[in-house]
Amino acid sequence: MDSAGIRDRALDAAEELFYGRGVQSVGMDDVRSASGVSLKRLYQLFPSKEQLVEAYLERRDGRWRGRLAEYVEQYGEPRERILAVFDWLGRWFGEPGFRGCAWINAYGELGATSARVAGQVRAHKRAFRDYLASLVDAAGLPGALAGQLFLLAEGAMVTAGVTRSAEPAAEAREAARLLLRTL
Amino acid sequence: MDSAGIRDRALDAAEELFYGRGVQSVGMDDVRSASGVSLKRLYQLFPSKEQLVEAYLERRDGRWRGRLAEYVEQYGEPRERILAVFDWLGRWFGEPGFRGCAWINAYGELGATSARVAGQVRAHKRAFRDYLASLVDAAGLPGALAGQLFLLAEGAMVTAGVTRSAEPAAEAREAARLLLRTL
DNA sequence: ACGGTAGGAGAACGCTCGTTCTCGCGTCAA
DNA sequence: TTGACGCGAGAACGAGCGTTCTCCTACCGT
Repeated sequence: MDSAGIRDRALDAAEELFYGRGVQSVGMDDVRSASGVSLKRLYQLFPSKEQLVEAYLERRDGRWRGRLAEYVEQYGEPRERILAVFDWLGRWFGEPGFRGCAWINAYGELGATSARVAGQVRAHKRAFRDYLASLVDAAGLPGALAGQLFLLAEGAMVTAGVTRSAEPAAEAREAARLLLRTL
Repeated sequence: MDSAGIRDRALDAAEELFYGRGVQSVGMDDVRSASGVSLKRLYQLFPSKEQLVEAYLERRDGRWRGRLAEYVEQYGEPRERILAVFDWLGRWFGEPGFRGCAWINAYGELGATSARVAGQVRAHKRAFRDYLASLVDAAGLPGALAGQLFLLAEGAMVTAGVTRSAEPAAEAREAARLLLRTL
């Protein structure tokens, strides 16, 4: 098994555990058991748990935004693309094992103690907001709308996570539709 | 010093520490140092750390919703009262030491491991949503609006916490104003 | 075949922290 | 006065866990 494949296996296990149970309640030993990657290898690839956490968030960030963009690409009409963001959120919320936004959760857990994790959360949220701003701009709509859509999406993520329901996506979509309609 | 006063002192210290640094990174010893209440007393009043955490969240819930309602009471016109919620959020976000929503943070930290904390978070959010629904209802507006305003408020809390800025409150207020205007 | 190296399993180490225990002191009723 | 009691200070205990170390096995080039 090559080093990249082992790294993937470790990150796969870390992601499932960290996302599902929180970072602090998962030990390096749990990651070893779940991944089959020995502690020695784990520490060769990630010299500390915090670096494993950072790698987990970074890889998930790329995948999350990639999946969102891929879904939105299906739509051609600029306003439809904006609403598609909320449709995609609804699909995500309905996936088995959904437990809220990984970055919001990580911020609650580690934001006060790990400046690097806090920075990654801010970077992820800024990237998501910028993406919304690009959709708004492409539709020729005023820039202020992006911030409002962003707040709706964040509120939907938090609420879906806490209540374990996909419905906030539909509520946010409807609010977004009303905001679009006035423009 | 009577038992109730000691309990208050303990909760005051616990609240400041738990809210400011997160629950897991604060030890019972830290609470003792900050409050001046001995460990023996602490464990008499709260037989376990989890119960101290629950008491912290419960007392904060009452105060938080009380302060919000008190602020909103100042306004007579039903639609103004709805917008006043977002004004109050902006004031809260600007307070020194603001570190986001205590319940969202607690959910990220403990939601996966403590069913009781998760339940308290859900109860707090439900109560806040119900309060918004009562304002919407009093204004004779459709019930669906309450969910949309709730998402805006939640998104603003999360974003203000992560970015350490009070601005999301103004953005959410503007979105709320636009949603109200169409009705 | 064989010395050297990489790697796995898991023990070991050291620290943190929730919780309990010990000890000594002051208080108060009889 | 005295003895039981409450309490604070802080040591002690035990578990969990991040990190490192030991030991053993398997494979490599020569």
